[in-house]
Amino acid sequence: MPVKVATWNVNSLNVRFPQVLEWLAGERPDILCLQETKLVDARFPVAELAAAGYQSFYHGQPTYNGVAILSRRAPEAVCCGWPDGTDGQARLCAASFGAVRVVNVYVPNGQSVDSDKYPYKLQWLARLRAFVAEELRRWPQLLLVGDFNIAPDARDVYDPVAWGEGILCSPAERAALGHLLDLGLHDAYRSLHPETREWSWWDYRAAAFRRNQGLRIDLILASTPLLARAQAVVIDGGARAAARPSDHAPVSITLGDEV
DNA sequence: ATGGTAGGCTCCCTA
Repeated sequence: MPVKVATWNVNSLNVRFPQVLEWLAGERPDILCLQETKLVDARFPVAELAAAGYQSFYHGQPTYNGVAILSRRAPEAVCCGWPDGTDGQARLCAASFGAVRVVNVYVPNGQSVDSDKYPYKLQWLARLRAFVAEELRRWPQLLLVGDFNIAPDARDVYDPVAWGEGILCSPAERAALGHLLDLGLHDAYRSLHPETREWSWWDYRAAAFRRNQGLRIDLILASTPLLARAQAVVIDGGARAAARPSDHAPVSITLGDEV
């Protein structure tokens, strides 16, 4: 049976919960990774998701950030945050489903290249690389998914000249993404669609969605054995057109059976 | 004209 894995920055699971339930019912993914749940763990809607057929693994905090993995089957070998527990921001969690490892990230936005949040973003990406290198050692079949807050290259930006080398597009961020890919990961959407220009995020401001001014910053990075199984990678822009939408669209990958 | 909107332990901060 093919396996469908999705990622979605929901910008508050509390507000977006009806849309998440509707999307799960319509798309029926095996696994859905969420970012920006903005929920403390005590308020995670475990029972409602169980009624919809999904188990919940979640790592939240008040007000900001928050990641979760919803899955039809039980997650194994779960972990959240850095192994040494030093980062106070809830941006990372991982779980295994048989041989497939799923690492879910909400990469810091960085705000602007001259913000103090920018070096924090670069440092966070360097730590992520070290973490994923260890994960790959144990689980060669790995998906690194989430909101990367990095547009990989000019094809992923509606107006690459206007965005220039600003936040989400700066050379250091793109180099950090390149260092992740150097571990043996592949941008699954771009591997299957070499030239297509599609976006996964549109700013709430300036009527960006109506004008289709977006960036592709929500990514699924697949290790080589999983890329070989990739049958489809879909960005569901329809979800962004819904009433009271998240500013991000869900992205999903369908993996065929192992040969 | 450096704008605009959305969310949250909301009167500021993050995105």
